[in-house]
Amino acid sequence: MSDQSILQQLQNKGFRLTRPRQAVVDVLLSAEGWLTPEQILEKASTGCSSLGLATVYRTLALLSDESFIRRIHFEDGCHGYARADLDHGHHLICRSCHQVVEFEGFNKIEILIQSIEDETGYFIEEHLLELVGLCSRCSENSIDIDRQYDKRVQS
Amino acid sequence: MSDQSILQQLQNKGFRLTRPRQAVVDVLLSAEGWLTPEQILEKASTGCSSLGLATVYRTLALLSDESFIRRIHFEDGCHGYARADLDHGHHLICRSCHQVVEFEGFNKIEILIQSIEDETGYFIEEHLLELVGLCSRCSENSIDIDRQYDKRVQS
DNA sequence: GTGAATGCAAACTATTTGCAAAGGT
DNA sequence: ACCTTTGCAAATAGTTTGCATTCAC
Repeated sequence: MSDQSILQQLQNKGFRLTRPRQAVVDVLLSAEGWLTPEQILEKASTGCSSLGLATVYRTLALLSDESFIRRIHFEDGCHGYARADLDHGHHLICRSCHQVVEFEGFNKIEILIQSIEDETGYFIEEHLLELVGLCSRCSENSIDIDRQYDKRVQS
Repeated sequence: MSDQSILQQLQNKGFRLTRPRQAVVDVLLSAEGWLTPEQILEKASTGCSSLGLATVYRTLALLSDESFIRRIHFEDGCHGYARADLDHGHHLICRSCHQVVEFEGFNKIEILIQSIEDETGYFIEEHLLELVGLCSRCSENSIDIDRQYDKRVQS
């Protein structure tokens, strides 16, 4: 999904096409992986120097509501945002370089969920599956070269 | 795992057996589902009237480090805690009554992860799988009778 | 021109920390 | 007695909100 397409779709829904929104969308689409709101602010400031953090949050909420991006949850409660290219919500996240892959295997998960419903009698409404590890490049190279990219160290 | 057993194990590791810890462990073990730190404070105050929220958080961190309880993540960023009876981390959570089931299906997930590793070249270090829905009782009864139990409404 | 969106600062929520006092061993 | 743990209050981090101004339509 292109930059233009997202902005266009927003406009069609009656949202205004503003510079802050363009800048945020642009940053998220050109990123290879996930970014924190702070990182998005920093990068998007290039395209919109007056940009404030509140607007970043408001734009993220809008994009997320409209399913153009997805929020990523981490064990320590921290959050990131990445674009949602595929229409399901499973992330494979590289701890080292922040690359995010939305992986295939959807069907397998649907089957798994079906069998859990059968076993337990639950009616399952949502599922959240996130996998964190190292992508092949980072696990080949001596792993933690890019460790400064880790969110805890970045701050 | 009993109340005594957890407290005993903590003591064996050199942690002191205090009234606040007893109260928190007691509340978590007698709960059927997950609780927020605030709820834990409220309930545990019965057994330890001087209890403060900071101590609840410190005790939760301890119990969680020692794997006696597990933190539960929600889409909106809110957190709950529930006991970890089984030694894997998959939760099936009822939106209505807060019941938490740690479900079987471990092997299937391991197999799924293995196949994702093969497909993508990732080395997967952690996985987070949470399912939210309605338990059989809540989906039979007219569903949202207990909606006031929802965390957003509780506050 | 009109209402939506922005930017700032202040508010708010969840959580953590410093420190003196209390309590377990 | 010693050192861990506690409780309070203050600090912090992440996020949201009020409001006057700006901007897209």
